[in-house]
Amino acid sequence: MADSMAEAATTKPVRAKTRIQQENETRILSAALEVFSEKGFHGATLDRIASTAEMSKPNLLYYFKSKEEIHIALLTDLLDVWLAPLREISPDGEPATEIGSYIRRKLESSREFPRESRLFANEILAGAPHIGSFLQSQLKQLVDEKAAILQRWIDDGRLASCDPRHLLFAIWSTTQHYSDFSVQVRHVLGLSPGDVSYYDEAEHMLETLFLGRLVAPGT
Amino acid sequence: MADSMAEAATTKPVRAKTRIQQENETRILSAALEVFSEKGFHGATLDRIASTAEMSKPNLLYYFKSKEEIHIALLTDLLDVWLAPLREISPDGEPATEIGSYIRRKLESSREFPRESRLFANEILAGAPHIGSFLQSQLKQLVDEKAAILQRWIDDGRLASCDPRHLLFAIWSTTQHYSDFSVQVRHVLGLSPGDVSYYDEAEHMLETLFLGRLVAPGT
DNA sequence: TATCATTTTTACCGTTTGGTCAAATATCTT
DNA sequence: AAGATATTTGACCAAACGGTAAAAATGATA
Repeated sequence: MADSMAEAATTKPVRAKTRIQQENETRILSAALEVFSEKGFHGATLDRIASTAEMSKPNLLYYFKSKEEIHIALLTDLLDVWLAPLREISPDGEPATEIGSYIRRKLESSREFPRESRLFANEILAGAPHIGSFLQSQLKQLVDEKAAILQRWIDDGRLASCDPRHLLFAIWSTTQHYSDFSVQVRHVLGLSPGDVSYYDEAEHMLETLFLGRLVAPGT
Repeated sequence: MADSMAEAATTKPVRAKTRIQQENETRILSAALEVFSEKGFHGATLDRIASTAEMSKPNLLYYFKSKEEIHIALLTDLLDVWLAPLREISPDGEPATEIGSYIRRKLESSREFPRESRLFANEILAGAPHIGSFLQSQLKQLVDEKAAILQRWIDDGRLASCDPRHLLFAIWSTTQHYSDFSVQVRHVLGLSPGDVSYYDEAEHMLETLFLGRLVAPGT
């Protein structure tokens, strides 16, 4: 209703954010990311998030109206990070180059933002209650667009015949596995809790898998 | 201490299980699997599990002492299912055949037991608090054994040079993706909530990926 | 420094949740 | 049928949880 101006001056005050406000909001979001990614939405408590942010619970709720609002804020921020590597795929590059660097970007994202990746994984596992509509609209649209590029490469005989969307699924799952299932990876490899030295091996494996020939022709 | 006979008659009564006991325990475990796999450990409530099992909460707690005990019972049952496909890999078969059927078994397991797969995924994401020791011992041991077989194939030039354990990771992640992230898969493909018709495409994709050559040699 | 808005804290509330207890009921055995 | 055992239930509890209200403290501003 009313006017759709960006600054509806009279109806909504919308004061500019204070220095303290900005500091505390980032502190809260950082703490919440830590706790949510480790415990999941239901396993996380406001008390835990507050103490991680070194803040009282009512004070935390002064900045975010509810637990769910924090969660949604985190997921919203996350989506851009998640999509970024995919956006960069260009129709003008060589298939092997483009796919190779996409895998490297995705893997790097997995290494650099493991908490974000786990937050995302938790959300999807729970049935995507908060970002379901995003998956249906934005993600689907971008995937359709990029899948069309891959399909063109297939039609031109520059890429093996396969369903491009399932190729993307394979890249997502293999790269995210190293952050989402890092505990399993470490246990199987016999590494210490904090050790992430397996990423180099992972990169080599995924390049061999996606760009090379895995099974020798003679067999 | 004492004797290590299977039936320590005097010390522990350990009555044989009643018909009702067996029926109710399976009803409870089935209901708990449904709820845990959908909501995660913390998101699941005993009331919900009880009502799914069509049983009062105190009655449910008559068969299992705590929520955690139910969860552990489920995970314990799950482990055999999870390991089964891997056990079958034989050193005597052809690499392509063995890997191909392993993928098919894993994918079939993903399709047939999506709830078990999600339960497992939730547990790992949460840091494997209940089955960490299993991962370190049993799983690691089996992986080491099977990785040695793959390594022999590599040494014999029948399989491309790669880290066998990471090859297994890739198979696990890609196959489980279709159950654990089924919501995302469906949204991207534009399918209805219950639709699992993508499994055939998935199988084709994974065979191409793991057994074929993805990127055409000319590029 | 006086004023006002922002920020923080203390104390508290209603609900949900995992779990208990004792009594009631059903089932099995003899 | 009687007695013993196994099962089920309703009432209840303490703790944890998400969230609120209002006063106190702090910071900005003139």
